[in-house]
Amino acid sequence: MSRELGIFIDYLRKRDLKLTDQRKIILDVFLKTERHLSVEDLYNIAKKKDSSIGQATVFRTLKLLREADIAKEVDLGDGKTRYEHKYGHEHHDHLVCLECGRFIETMDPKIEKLQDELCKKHRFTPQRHKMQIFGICRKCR
Amino acid sequence: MSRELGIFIDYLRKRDLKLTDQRKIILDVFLKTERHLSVEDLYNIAKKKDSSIGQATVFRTLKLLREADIAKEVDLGDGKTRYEHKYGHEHHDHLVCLECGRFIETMDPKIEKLQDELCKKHRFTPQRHKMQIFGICRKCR
DNA sequence: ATTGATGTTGAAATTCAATATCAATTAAGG
DNA sequence: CCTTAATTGATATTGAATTTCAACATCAAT
Repeated sequence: MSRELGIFIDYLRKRDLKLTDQRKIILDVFLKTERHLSVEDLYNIAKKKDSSIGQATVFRTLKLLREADIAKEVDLGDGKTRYEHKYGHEHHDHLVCLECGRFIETMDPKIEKLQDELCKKHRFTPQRHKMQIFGICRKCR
Repeated sequence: MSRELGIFIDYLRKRDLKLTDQRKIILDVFLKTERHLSVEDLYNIAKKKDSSIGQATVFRTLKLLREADIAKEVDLGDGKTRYEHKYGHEHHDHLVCLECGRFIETMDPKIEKLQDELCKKHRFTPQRHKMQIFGICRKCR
């Protein structure tokens, strides 16, 4: 059993929710795919394992995974929300290529520190942040 | 005539587009409002000046204002796109309060510099970036 | 095994922002 | 003016995300 499944079970139990087959399949597909999946992507893959799974369930389950801190919403500027693994992954930001759509995950502790200071200066209590730099990646130049 | 209107006229002429009454009204309303307006907000205000203006025109005009570098898209996390003044305004980031929805505009040149260095490290050519910190503002604590 | 309370599901309907369509209108240069 | 191409508003449409709802599953207490 993956660590994430354990977390999910704990989360569900705490909220008196149930671990269903569908939820297990969706979590499984999510964890096995390293790409940043949209709900539609995930739905299509999950359907192959169990053709009866509906989109709504995928939406609902991703919401739960988000609340359980297993998944994280990513907005890469195209209309649809994508999800990435959160558990066991450090916080990071994205450099998004406007040409090919690929992105680089990156993190600079110095920036993070300055962000904290910036918040302190404004007496603002930060909870989370989003930083994306859009441009052209090395390969596309 | 505002500086922005001049820029808009130049932009339109360059693209063989026309300066219509509707476009003038929408630009005017946009410039006179310091809040970060959604299309719907702007539509409601503009309708008071000319009740025949349609939503589609507001959408279309904002797209033009964006292309003319007069307006800038802002995504504050609620579903809808908002717009802020761009011409004559320095680049800045947002601290968004999750409680009251208000935001602080802020900028730290040290962060900007580190962002550039980060890009250089990845041989990434930045074009624009988005940085938002979500949390609780001073007043809401 | 049965019950009942409660959570879950998929299909379909709905919401909501954003975009596309189209016939009628209008700006702008000649 | 007059022509031409852009523009308009009403309306339909898209597409992601959410809600609805009746049928179904789960599970602890019988």
